[in-house]
Amino acid sequence: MSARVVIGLNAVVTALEGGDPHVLCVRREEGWGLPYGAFDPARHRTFELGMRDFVTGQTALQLGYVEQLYTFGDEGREAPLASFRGGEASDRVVSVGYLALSPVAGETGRSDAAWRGWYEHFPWEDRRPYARDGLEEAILPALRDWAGGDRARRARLDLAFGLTEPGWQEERALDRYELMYEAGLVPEAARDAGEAAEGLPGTGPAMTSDHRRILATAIGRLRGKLRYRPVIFELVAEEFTLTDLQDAVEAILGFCVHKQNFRRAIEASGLVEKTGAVAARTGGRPAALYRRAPGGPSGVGLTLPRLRREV
Amino acid sequence: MSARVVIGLNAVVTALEGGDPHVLCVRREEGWGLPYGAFDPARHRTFELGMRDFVTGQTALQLGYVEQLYTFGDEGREAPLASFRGGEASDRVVSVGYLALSPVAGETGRSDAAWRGWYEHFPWEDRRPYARDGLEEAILPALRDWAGGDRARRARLDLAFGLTEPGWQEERALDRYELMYEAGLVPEAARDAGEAAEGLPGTGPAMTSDHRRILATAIGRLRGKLRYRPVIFELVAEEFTLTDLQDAVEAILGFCVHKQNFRRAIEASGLVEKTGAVAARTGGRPAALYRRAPGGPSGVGLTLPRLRREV
DNA sequence: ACTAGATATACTCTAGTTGAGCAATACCCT
DNA sequence: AGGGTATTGCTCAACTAGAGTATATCTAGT
Repeated sequence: MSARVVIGLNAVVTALEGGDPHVLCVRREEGWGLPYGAFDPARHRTFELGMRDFVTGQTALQLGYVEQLYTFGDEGREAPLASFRGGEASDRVVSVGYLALSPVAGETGRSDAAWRGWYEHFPWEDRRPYARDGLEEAILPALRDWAGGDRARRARLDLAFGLTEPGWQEERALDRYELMYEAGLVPEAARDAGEAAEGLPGTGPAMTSDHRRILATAIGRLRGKLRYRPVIFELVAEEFTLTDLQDAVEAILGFCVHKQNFRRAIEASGLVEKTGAVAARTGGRPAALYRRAPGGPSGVGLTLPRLRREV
Repeated sequence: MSARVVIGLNAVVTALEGGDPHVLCVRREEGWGLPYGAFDPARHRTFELGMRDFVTGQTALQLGYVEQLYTFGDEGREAPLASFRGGEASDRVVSVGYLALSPVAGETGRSDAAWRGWYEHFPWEDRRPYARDGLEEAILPALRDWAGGDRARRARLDLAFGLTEPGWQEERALDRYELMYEAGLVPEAARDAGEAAEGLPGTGPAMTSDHRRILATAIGRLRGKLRYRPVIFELVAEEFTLTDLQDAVEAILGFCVHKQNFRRAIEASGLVEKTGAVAARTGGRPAALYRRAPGGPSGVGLTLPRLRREV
């Protein structure tokens, strides 16, 4: 009989909190990881139902928008999970990653669960001016070192980090992480090689197993999706000001957009309508409150007016 | 002990032949289906390796570009496959779909395998003027019937088939297929309900299991990818004329693009370079031959100059 | 009450992109 | 030589996206 296969479900549950995207994490001996549940075909008709079930079972959260990310089946990735629920050492653990969005980073209801900021684990993905990552100072030099005279490596580096033509593409988060992994900069690289886990400063703390890879996949996917699906509304409250919306977008994208043009695009898109009320805010002219337009287009994303010159 | 899980691998192997995209299919009692192989964790380190292995094992083809599509785990979908390799009736068959591209629709080396045109199974996806699908005449009226006064259904219909604002979006092939399935128009709908399998004329022949859904996923994914990754070169010969390239693009997209603007975009993209030679062609001015530019950008797709007015 | 500071909102300007079409060119065939 | 056919070069207008300027409306502080 062939080796058994166990299906694991990993959820990247994301919500905004304090102007930054956060992800629901669980504390294990080896460090922070994504919530994980084994898929039981006897109990669940679909992966998605199984995933919702184990997340709401383990935390007090209700999931809204959910989407499948990728299925990870590489040998070797299961080792850190072998101790889990019914998995035996000889089993192959295949994991189906899901992205789930929630408008609030609510109470998790577990002492070993917590919301962790995306950019704690991916400092280099936050290009907003106030966030100072060590990209230019530490990471890029190390990557250039690693690439050396190798043409292929150089091309991948240029593409992933936007050093040449199309520039920085926010959705290439996975490319960037994998490059850093290959170059041995992130602590996971040493850890998986069985060495003492020491990463380059500024590359963020490791997560268990390949969970940081899954999170990078989620970040890239969500960023890409913003452009052609109105997913951003899954992450904000019912009523919001255009600045709220812009802050949410910028938090996800990791860079700033042009304020006036952003508003112009949003208002022209037909995605939102004014509630009539205004926000009670501190300082400044009060902003009009908006909500999602009921009959608005669902097949349209946001135009994201990039800033070319640095602010 | 919980029910066992078997991982199946499904490959959508696509190549262009005679100006139309084709997919490698295998003949079974129930009809045409995608090549399928069980994943054996003892033998293969990754899904992709397993997939390459079973395809080259079952046919004489070498796969080039490969990408994971989606993992299908719904209960019920395995029934038609229960007879397969080691699968027992009580097992849950989960299938990981892959898309693979090949520049030539070569000999399959199997008598029960054949290349089938995408648009034989998806007539409505070919909007090129010479292809006459029954979309307007038969499918849309039936869908409108099905939607009736239901707002949500109506909105999905408008979006999927581009009846309102953003218009026809070629990458929504899966949305369209699923809508037609729900509306009971495709033969699979009746078949899966246990009734005699009769589909609306013009909805194409069924494929085994949910393989037409997997194919629709592949079509949508590939169409979307054209815009931001130079995948089209995986489908044409080493040397090609710009018209060859355009024909390939139009075949995948299922609609025509503006010739002069297409050339302008391609030439400006830096993706190709002239070989210096010209094509020996029938009739007309001979076209310059191009090849992919070696140092060209890899993170860039094609601008696809849509035709607004019908030709 | 008035002012400074802060934010929201309304417009304008400009360069680049995109959809569209015209016209010239280069080959084959009869 | 001339018709047929396809390639190639070029122009134009409409639209889009990035950027900047100006004005409106609030709070907080004096």
